[in-house]
Amino acid sequence: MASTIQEVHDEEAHQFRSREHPSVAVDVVIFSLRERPPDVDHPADVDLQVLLIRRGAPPFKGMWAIPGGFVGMCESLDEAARRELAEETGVTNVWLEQLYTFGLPDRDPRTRVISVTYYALVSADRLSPLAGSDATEAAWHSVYALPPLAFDHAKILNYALTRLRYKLEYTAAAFELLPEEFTLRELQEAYMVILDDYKLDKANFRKKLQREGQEVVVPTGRFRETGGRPAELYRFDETSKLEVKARRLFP
Amino acid sequence: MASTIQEVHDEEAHQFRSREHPSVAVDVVIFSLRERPPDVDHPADVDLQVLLIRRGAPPFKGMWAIPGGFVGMCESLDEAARRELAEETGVTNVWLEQLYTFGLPDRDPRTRVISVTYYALVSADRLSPLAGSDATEAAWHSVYALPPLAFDHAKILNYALTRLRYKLEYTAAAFELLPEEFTLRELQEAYMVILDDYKLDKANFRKKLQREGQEVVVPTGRFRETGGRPAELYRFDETSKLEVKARRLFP
DNA sequence: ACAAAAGTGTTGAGAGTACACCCATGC
DNA sequence: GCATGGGTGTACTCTCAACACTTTTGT
Repeated sequence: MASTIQEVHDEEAHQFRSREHPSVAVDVVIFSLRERPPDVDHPADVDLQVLLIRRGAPPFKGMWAIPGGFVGMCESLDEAARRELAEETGVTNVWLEQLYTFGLPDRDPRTRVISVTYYALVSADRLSPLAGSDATEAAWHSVYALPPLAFDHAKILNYALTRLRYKLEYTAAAFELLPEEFTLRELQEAYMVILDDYKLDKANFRKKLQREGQEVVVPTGRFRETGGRPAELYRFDETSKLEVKARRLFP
Repeated sequence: MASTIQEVHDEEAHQFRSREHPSVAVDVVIFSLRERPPDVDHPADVDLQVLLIRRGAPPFKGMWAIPGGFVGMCESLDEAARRELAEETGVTNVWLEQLYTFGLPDRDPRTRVISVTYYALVSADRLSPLAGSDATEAAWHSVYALPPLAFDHAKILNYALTRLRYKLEYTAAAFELLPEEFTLRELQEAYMVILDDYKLDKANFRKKLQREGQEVVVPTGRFRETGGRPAELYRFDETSKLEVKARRLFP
């Protein structure tokens, strides 16, 4: 417990000589708001989904997993995450944030692998018809109907979902999941689907948008045809301060 | 970009054969609320401080750094963080949370070191008079008057401070920094010092404590002598739900 | 009596919520 | 006209913040 300056030096030097290092991987939870398959009964047209990869090799062969890979020696963690994201979806320039680092010694049965996880928000209109390509089995899954997942990926996904929900409550993150232009109903449905809370009041929701950050959304002149009266299209106002004046919650 | 199942397998297998792995370290930002040195002019008696270690070896020899060390092959990240914390302060069973993982390729000039950072909250009454021991130069520094720091530790510390402040706003984290029993003024000063906001209203602060989680603090019968009327001592009510009914901030 | 610090009550502005209502389009 | 969905207005409640006030101790 006690250690002199020299001992600290020795300890560090020893560590640098030692070859026993864990592997470091990045795993990226990729969220998108996609059209809900017609067989599911739900009032909303959209669904919150994640991209999963079916493992072709043991361990957990045949099970679904969050896309990821090892960190190169010369790339930053963010770069590694963006590389993985591009490899799986082809998209770049998306919203990406580090989530948590998982490091239980036995989370990978082969060797010690420490996983730095990220989550990404991709709007559906930027995705190609089917992510990636040919033989790699990648597929979108509703977060409300997930298959069993490999490793500790269920825990990771759960955590990502929790974080996404918090993020939505004090940040303009929802816009990253919507196309450039959207109707206010679409925005509201995004909130309701992600927060799994289907009882937001239309009028109050709109009033908040007007006030909160003063002009969070701005109307384009255009409209979208719907069943009834056409809905005006809005876009997110980048210039809005959006500093969500952190109201203190506690105490 | 395109990859078959076989290629994925090969890529993974290659990674496991390869010996080129980064080192993984944990660094722990240790916060405590300590008596403010008398030479600093500030209305509060307490100060938010962090424990720093003076480096005895290059690189950055002689500069101050956040305490940390390498992760053992058989310990989890949390275990490694608690081990470091115990080595530096002697305390166990403290509040500890993972912060962020820093991984720029050149953040350590020697080799690739990925740092998983944590922050800890330790109440001053649990600390021994001087942390650690003899020759290891460890010292508490006010977060409002920090020396230049080694590596990217200034960035880490900044981030830790930001997170601590957010944590305080929707969580009962402040109690981790106070002794078992405290006066309401001490609690309020803790908030004001940490949030660097010295204008909370006494009456309103107390009213919130009464309501918010319904009984966040409970009075002990005891009192503390102060300059004027004695102040009642309170303690945190562990049983209070404290689920800070997440009021939506946005939109 | 006075200073110092603990502790309380009152009030007005703004935010949140519920709910009812009007408007534009297609058939 | 009527169904469908878009888009307000109103009124009640609760929270928040400011500020003035009362109480209890030591000197």
